Amino acid sequence: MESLIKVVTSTPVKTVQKLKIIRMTLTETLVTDSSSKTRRSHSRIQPLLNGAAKLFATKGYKETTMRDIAAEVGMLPGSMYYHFKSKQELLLAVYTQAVIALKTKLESAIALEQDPWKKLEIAIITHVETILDQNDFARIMIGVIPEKAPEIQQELTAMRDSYEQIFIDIIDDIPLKKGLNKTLFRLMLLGALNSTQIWFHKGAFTPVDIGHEFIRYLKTSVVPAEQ
Amino acid sequence: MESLIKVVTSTPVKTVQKLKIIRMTLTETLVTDSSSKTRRSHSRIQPLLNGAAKLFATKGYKETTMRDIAAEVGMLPGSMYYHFKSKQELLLAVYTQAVIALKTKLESAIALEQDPWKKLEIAIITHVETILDQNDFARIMIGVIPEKAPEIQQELTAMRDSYEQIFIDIIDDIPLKKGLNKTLFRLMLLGALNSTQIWFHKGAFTPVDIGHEFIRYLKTSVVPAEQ
DNA sequence: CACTTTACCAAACAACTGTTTGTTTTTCTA
DNA sequence: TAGAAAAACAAACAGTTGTTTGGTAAAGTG
Repeated sequence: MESLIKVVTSTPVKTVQKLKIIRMTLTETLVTDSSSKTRRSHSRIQPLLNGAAKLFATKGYKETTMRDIAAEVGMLPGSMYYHFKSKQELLLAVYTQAVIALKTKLESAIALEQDPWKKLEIAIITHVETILDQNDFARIMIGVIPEKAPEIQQELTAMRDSYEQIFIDIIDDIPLKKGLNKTLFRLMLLGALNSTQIWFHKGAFTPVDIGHEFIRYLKTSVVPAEQ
Repeated sequence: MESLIKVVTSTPVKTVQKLKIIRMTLTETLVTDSSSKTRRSHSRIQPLLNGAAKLFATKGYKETTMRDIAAEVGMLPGSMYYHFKSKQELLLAVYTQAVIALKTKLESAIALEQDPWKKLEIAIITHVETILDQNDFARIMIGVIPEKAPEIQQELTAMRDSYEQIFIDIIDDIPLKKGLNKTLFRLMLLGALNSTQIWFHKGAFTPVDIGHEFIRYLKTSVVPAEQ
């Protein structure tokens, strides 16, 4: 997971081009990284992304200033513009890395399981665990609303969709009652899962608790047996 | 609903004091509005609240500037400070009005119903309809995250809680399976309902569809009958 | 070793932010 | 109708925002 990301993000090409590459690896298939001369590797791009992720996740995109991020990584504000040409591109890079990491984690978590219901259960728990586990990158994908960055809104939405596609595929394999709308089912489920980030606080429930209960509500009736 | 609000908000007292009164009517019981000399009634406080509500709901709190709101209601930025001493107080007033309106609407919707499940169903549909019906005030209570306005965060959260209390009470009367955690049940439900605001777009489903389906997923099992 | 590239600093810029001030117009009241 | 209160205007302020610019030390390369 980490290594995968590093290969992509630390490519020493211009920022704009670099982001295009990330996008390609995500949406398309592969990229012929011809400029793989492995130059500077101890750059501060990753610390910068980490710092930005932390602040974006905690305070929100708009609420985080470039000066905040610069201070977080021990850098002057202007220096960041050597690596990223704008705040939006920085968000795009962070968001991209987040989606890649989450997809990788989720896919490897469900890979071994065959039973579709078990698969969904594992996916739910993994998802909840990830977004609740103080993982800055995970919190971003849930918390940052693409509309807040109009110029890259499409890219962000497309990436988030590519993550949700995993859930679409899982639910597609589940036998559900006739006439049950699978889209609505998924939207309800993900809405419930993502909202955990708002009300969750350690102590009351664990992510596993939440995952188990949620799936129980859906899989079995919440109504007690008649009479 | 409208009249209730007007009585409170158009009271010609200083803004700070006025907001206190609103808060009292919400959290406490009643207020002895001794200064009810019915002075200025055609003030522009309500248009101001409406404009602010519209922009806060559409663009977000932080993304909306005082100049935006001023332009929306045809006023100069500084003029607003005669009515509200700060942006946060303006949000507080809008949020307060929103909660009052939503609570009133929801309470009167479920008042006639006796059966707890029917009550929940009506509450769900009413809630979804309200937040999807382009109602600016409703969208604010869901979309504006209290943390974004630190100085009034407590007040906002308290008000939202007072709304959710209605759902707590309804669910409390519902007989659910043994060992089923009602808090988690409610959080899941409200999380799912509120997320509709993100993905809903006219055409695919109606609020009533969504309400019916969601309650169906929970009330009955989504798994088809065995064999 | 010269030299090109990389990475950063220091300082500023222009636009925008919420808010304040003093003044003027409008509205209500006696 | 005169005076007081209410409401809005006009203009600015001080701080913050994302970003740009020109310079400079360090690292990689021939």
